[in-house]
Amino acid sequence: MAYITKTEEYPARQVKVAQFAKALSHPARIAIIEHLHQYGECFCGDIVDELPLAQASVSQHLKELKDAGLVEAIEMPPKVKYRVHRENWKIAKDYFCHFFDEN
Amino acid sequence: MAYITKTEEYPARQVKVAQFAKALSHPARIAIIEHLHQYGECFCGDIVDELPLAQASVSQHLKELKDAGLVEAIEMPPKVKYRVHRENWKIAKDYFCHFFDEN
DNA sequence: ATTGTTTATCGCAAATGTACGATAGATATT
DNA sequence: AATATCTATCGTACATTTGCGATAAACAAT
Repeated sequence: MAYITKTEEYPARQVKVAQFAKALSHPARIAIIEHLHQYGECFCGDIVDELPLAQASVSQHLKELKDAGLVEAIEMPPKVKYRVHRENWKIAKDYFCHFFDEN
Repeated sequence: MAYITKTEEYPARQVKVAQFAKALSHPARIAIIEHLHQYGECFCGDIVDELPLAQASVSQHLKELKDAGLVEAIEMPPKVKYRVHRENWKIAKDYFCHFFDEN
């Protein structure tokens, strides 16, 4: 209990960078982001067809990207269209550019 | 067994980006990198003093950064000096810049 | 030789991540 | 109303990560 990461003990900026990095820390999620960028937007099913994963797993990865703010979902029942969340993508980009440039 | 991530099913570049992202996916490791950049190089003990973690945990995070190639260790018994691995840092930076710029 | 200093590693516990099948919910189509 | 399609979520299994104390290893200082 006492040893779980206490994010409040780190500067908010460091926590943010780490959070974005975590969202990008799986090849499937990199692949999803790149696919979305390439095609602008696409249905969940399209991504399932692209990846070597079951539908449930893809859905889970999409949720993580969505929770991190990097992706947004547009309901088009019964389908769901996904695309990169532009503003947040810019924010993430700025965090990483700053992190790598200062360093 | 059948469900662990098969990195060979993803393009090498996507795997690389994900690996670097993983190495940067914890605030302590972001803090370590920034501290090393700020001070050029420093002893393990200096980093232990900076972070809200036990010595064993810091050592573990340093190992992960070292395994990812982002950091290198210089033995100065009984101390160990750490610094950012410049070439690999550049490589990581290029991966991320490319990833964010293309996207 | 003994002691102190520094860091890596071992062993453990708890939390989190990854993957899947099954199923539920929502809405089109028939 | 019944059926088909699509996606999210539940439950489960196993792997990995995170954290710590204890200890080992390597050397310096006494």
